[in-house]
Amino acid sequence: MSTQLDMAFAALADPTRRAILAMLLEDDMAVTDVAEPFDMSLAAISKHLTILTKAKLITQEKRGRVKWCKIDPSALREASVWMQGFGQFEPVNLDAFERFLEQELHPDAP
Amino acid sequence: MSTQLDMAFAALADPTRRAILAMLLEDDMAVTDVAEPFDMSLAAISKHLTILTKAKLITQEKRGRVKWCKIDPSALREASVWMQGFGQFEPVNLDAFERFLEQELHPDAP
DNA sequence: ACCATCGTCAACCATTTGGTTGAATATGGC
DNA sequence: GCCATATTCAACCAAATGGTTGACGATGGT
Repeated sequence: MSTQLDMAFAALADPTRRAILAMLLEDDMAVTDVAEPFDMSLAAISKHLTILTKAKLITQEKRGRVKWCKIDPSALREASVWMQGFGQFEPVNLDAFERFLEQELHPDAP
Repeated sequence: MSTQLDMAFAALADPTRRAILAMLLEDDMAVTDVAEPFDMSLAAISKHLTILTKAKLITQEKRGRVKWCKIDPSALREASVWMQGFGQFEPVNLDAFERFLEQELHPDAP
């Protein structure tokens, strides 16, 4: 039972996957094009993209024979909300964070 | 060669470690007290705390025979800066993020 | 119809991860 | 000095991770 947050942070822990996200931030890309700059097999990149997709950090849509990858900020938003409670940078979204923290501490509460 | 960012995200990927951080957010704690609510050996918690320490998410200071654990937001700040570039929540610290992204894309540039 | 291209699947491998247990090492109290 | 408490160490284990290779299914171009 791995939560969305587990998957998001685990996905972000790998430098290859962060680099992929950085590339996709500039533009949507096909799998082959994502793989091109890396010194790694296409299959390996395909696995990384699957991990990013399951973590909801990207979405993939097949059009014709090419599969387009694009950033999906939904899980990142969740993770960022979780983090911002610790940082004391800017007190943004603190209400959402507190609800989230409360749920993490007491998962059985309503 | 694992970067600080790798370690921070990897540390955050584990729900036990996130729960520990949430506990430490309320107050500094000794290792034994951190371990108490978990259904897990003390040695396991000790390992988790080592991981959090190496990731610079907490600091540990031994006073007498008890080792006190406290939140250290430094690595979280770095990770949060990295993330905020993707989320488009609030445009905070975007300059820092762009420098960071640039370095991740082109590590050899000055 | 054929062939090249796009991407995944399956099997395998080495390493890391998250946990266990039991012994070992401080340190503090009496 | 002795005992309890606090924490880590070491050896081990199962499962997950990140990579490889080669075969395979789909799709598009000619």
